[in-house]
Amino acid sequence: MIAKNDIFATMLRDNGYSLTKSRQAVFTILSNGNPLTMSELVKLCGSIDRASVYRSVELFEKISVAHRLYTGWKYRIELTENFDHHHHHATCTECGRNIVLEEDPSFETAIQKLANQYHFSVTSHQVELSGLCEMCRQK
Amino acid sequence: MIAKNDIFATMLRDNGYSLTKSRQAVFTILSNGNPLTMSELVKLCGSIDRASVYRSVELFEKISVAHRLYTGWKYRIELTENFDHHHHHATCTECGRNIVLEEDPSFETAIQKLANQYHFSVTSHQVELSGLCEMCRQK
DNA sequence: TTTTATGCAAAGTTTTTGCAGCTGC
DNA sequence: GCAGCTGCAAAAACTTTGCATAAAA
Repeated sequence: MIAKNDIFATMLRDNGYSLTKSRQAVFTILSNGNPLTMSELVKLCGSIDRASVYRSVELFEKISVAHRLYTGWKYRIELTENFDHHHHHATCTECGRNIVLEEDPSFETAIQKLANQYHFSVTSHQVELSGLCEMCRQK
Repeated sequence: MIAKNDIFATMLRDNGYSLTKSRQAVFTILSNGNPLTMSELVKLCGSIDRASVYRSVELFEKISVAHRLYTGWKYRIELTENFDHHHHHATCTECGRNIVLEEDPSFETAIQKLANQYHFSVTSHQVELSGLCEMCRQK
């Protein structure tokens, strides 16, 4: 917990940005929970102005503190793998459940291999599955 | 070309929807080109009302004629693999170029394998890479 | 002190909705 | 002819911007 905050502070400093109250608040909210939509995040930020929340998220994306996640309809914001294990998501179309797929080295290798075929140098990637979760399959 | 339209018509009918002028137009525009953002699509649709374009796309997603693609900042609409080879995308963060990654059986297998580990039954998936394309790497 | 970030307020975009009238089957 | 669509117009939701003030370094 404390460690995450230190990483965050360092990432800001290293990129020449200051650690302010609102950035800290947005980060804290993101760090204790699931990926959030912008409106959820704005709501949770309480008295912090919408514009500041947007600006913080924009900055977080630029310096790789957070990224957008497109699972389902609206996008959601989630901290990057600098703060959590790298993973992907599977969304159940039946019950809406969101399953975290932990990193699998052989899968990550497959992605690199695919990119190499196109001489593309991958800096980040997103994989989103949709289908039926174990419980819903049994119905 | 004609075949695609037939598939489209059938998909509408099978789901109990009628083949109207505006749905046909939206489909035609999507079928001859790259994935489009909503505003591009609305513009290309000319005299068709924005609301109808949105409604068509919503319907297309429901009956799997088209799907949203999250490559880069805004989402784009693209016909599903019912009309085109299954593929993925890589977006260059430098020049914005969008590279189509043709289906690779071993990669698709890797996805299935990953899903199986979670007893998840995949009906569709999206993979989006971002990084540098061949040209931009050389700069 | 000087630079950088915030809040506020306003404008710009994007998306959704209700409803009267038109169309496809 | 009737159910289902569309266009229109308006509202709601989401996102961005300019600028004066406040907070960080």
